Amino acid sequence: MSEQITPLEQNPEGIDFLPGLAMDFVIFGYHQYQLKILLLEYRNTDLFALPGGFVKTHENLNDAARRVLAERTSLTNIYLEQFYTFGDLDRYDQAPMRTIMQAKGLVPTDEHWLLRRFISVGYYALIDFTKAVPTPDPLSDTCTWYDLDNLPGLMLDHTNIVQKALQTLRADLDRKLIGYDSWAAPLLAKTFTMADLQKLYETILGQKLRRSSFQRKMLSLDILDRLEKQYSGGAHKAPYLYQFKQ
Amino acid sequence: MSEQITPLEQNPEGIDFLPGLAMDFVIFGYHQYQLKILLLEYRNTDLFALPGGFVKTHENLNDAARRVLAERTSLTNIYLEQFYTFGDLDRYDQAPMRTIMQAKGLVPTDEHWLLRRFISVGYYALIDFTKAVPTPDPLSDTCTWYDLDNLPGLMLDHTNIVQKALQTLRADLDRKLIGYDSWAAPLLAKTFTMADLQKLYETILGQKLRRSSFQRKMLSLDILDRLEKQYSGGAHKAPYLYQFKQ
DNA sequence: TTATTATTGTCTCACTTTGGAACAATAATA
DNA sequence: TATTATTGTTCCAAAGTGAGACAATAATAA
Repeated sequence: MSEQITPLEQNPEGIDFLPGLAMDFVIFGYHQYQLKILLLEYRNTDLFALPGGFVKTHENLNDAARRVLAERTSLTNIYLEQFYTFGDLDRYDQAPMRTIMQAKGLVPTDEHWLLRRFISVGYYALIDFTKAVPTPDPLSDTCTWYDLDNLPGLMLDHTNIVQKALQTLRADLDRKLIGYDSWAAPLLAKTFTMADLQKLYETILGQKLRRSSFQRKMLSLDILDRLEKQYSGGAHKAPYLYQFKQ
Repeated sequence: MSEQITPLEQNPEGIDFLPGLAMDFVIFGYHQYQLKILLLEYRNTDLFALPGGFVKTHENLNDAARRVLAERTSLTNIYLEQFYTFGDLDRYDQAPMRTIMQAKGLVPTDEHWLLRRFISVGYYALIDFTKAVPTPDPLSDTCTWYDLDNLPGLMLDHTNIVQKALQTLRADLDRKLIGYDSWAAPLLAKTFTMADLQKLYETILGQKLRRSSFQRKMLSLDILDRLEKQYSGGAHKAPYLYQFKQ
């Protein structure tokens, strides 16, 4: 984890970064049937924003995404997908960034690189929100999980970015039923019941699924190992535990 | 169609454009069961490349894409989708651009903006190649259709970009069975037979489809109006003609 | 005029997938 | 011992798909 970036105060030109290019992250956090996303808040401004970042001049775009993601969450090896690049002019509004900079004691000179127009590459990630250590960036004061269906108003076009990310995540889930270990495994305990897995799907898709069909489909995919039963303490039959194969 | 861009020779800094940001276009051309893509060639260099372009400082990203597409093909109102943004460092190789600039009589100074690193937003388009007027850009000498399964070697990572575009187009075709008038209609005559429509699908997907299943599915979608029969001159039953509803 | 040929529109049948309910099994509790 | 909630599985009807069959029919050949 390298934080070798020149501090903002000493870097009025943004010289370490590719100019005019940003990344915005929709970091979905799942745990126990809850889906949240990570937002930054700027103190004394009432402004909320998606975590974002910039690309260093000698860094691959996707590596930059992983670096920033690690800075905000302390996590590496995360399921991460690029989903759209946002470049409308109407997302170029200096007002909120001026407010943020002033609240931070920075001087928003007209030429400051943070006030220029940015094209932003959107990424979404999916992690277990209990495993992350949310960390504000140099401009923000808090970095917190918010319930997806109860988000505060967001800066600029960030609400739109969240919508598109969610849409893409759900579509990806439907078809790319591949690579479970890369995305689903980190969101569940090492062993889990079929109900746990189904709830994970239902939470992400935002809709109920049929129990028998879900079980049939999952078992037919040949990705699960069935283990011993789980004596859970509930007044009912004990479910089997599963884990992902290999 | 505005070509208000300062000519390359007088614009060594690329001042009209967002720095470091490019677009690459995979323009699929269909006609009569053939699928081609549009490539630029640079004379005396043996270099082939995808059409590309830059974003003006006061232009929406997607508007820039439509502008460049119109410049290369003379077509507006085209089916156009953004599919991925490419930002690896290994696509930053000055050699081919130096060759191209020298062949054009330009001086590739070390500071020339065209020799800097670019992040590139990839778009794909789908048009009838008989309706386009391919037009080279200021750096290239020819702009020509090439059979998709017989492409020359391409500059930098452009072969990779084509692969990803084709993958996305095919996946989009499978699910977004919606909005036929926006993409399929411009590729067919005003009226067409079921065989014409099936061949269009087969050509794009690169595989045969079952005739009876295809007919059944298309009719069930309720997007076609059946017209009179077509007496085609072939030694067989005359097929019905169809057109897209509304 | 008649037979031949290629293609079309539709149908059939087997097979698979899915939705939805039913049912016995069973771990805890009353 | 009866009750309760949940589980694993089965069943059946409905819907969808793959593969082939078949009659209809324009043009051509005999």
